[in-house]
Amino acid sequence: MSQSSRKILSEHSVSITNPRILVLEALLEEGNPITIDELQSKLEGNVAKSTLYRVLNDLKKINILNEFTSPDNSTVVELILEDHSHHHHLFCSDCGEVIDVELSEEFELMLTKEIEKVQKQFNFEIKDHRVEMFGLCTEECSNCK
Amino acid sequence: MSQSSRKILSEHSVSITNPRILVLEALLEEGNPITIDELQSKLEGNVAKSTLYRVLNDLKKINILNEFTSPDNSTVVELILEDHSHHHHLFCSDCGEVIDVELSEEFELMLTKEIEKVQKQFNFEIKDHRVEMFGLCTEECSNCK
DNA sequence: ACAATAAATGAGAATAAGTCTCATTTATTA
DNA sequence: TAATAAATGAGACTTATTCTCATTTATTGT
Repeated sequence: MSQSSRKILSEHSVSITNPRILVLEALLEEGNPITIDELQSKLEGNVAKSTLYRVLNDLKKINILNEFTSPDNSTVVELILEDHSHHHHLFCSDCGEVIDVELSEEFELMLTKEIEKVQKQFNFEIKDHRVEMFGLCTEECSNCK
Repeated sequence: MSQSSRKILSEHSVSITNPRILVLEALLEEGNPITIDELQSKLEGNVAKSTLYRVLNDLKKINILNEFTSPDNSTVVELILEDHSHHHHLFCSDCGEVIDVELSEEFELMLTKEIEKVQKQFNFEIKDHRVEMFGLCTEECSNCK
C-alpha cells in the first residue's frame, strides 16, 4: 500500500513525505468517498490539521483528488484512480453515506450530446459534469438500520 | 412583487414578516441562483445576518428554496417556483455565474430510467437528483470578458 | 380595534471549517 | 553528507453559519 502511494506521488513529481503517504493510504484504504471528519479520524492525529488541508490541496492540484459537498454540507473527498472509471454519486440523506455509481454507456453518450447542446446554447466551454442522486438507503444499511 | 411574496408565505402558513418579504423579493427579483454574499448586498443591511440565515432556513423547510454549493465553495441559493420547471445548473469557473439549464425530455426520461436501475442495484429510495456542469463562459460574458 | 401570547428579530457572542504564519524538521540534490 | 528548498506542526487567524437572549412584531380571540 505504501508502495502505491509513493508511486502516485513520484509519478506526479510531488515530494514523498510522511503526511502525504499517510493521507494517500487512508484514502486508498477507504476506497470510497469520505468526509474530512472521517479522514481525520482515520489519521488518528498523525497528521496536523493544517497539513491535512495542505496535502488535500496538493492532491487537488495534481488532479488526483475529487472534492465535493454532501447535502448536509460536509466536504467529501475521493481519490481519482486511473483504474476507476467515470462515475457519479449517490447520497443517503439519513446516514450520510456516499456511494460511487456508474451509469450506462448509452446514458453517458446521451449526456455528452446534451452537454454539446448546452455549450452552443450558452456559448460555454463545458469541462466537466456531475450527476448526483439523493435518497435513503434501506433495510440493509448498517449505519441506518 | 410584495404581493407574491406575501402570497407565497401565507400559502405555506408561514407568518408574514418584513425580513421574510425582503428576502423573498430579493430572490424573486434576481430570478437566478445567487450567492449568499450577493443576496446580502441586495438586502443592503435591511435584514440582520442572523435573520437572513434563519429566513433561508425557513424557506428551505417549506421546500421553496434550493441550496447548493458552487465549485468555489460558496453557498448558492435559488427559489423554487411552481411555474419554473425542472432544471439543472451550469457553473462558470471563471466569473462564478450560475445558470439554470433545462435538458431535453428524452434525456430526463432516460435519466429517470437510470435512476430506477440504481434504486434496485443499491436498494435505495432516490428522492431527487441533480446534474451539474462546469466550465467557462466565453467572450460575451460581461463579468469574464 | 386591542390585549395577550407566541413567534420572529437584531446584535453580537459562540462555533467550526479552512487558511495562514513562522520557527523547526525533512526531503532532495550535488 | 552538507546545503538548500520544501514541507510540517502548532496554534493564531479568518469567515460562514448558528446560537443566545432581550426586545419587537405578528396573530388570535374578544
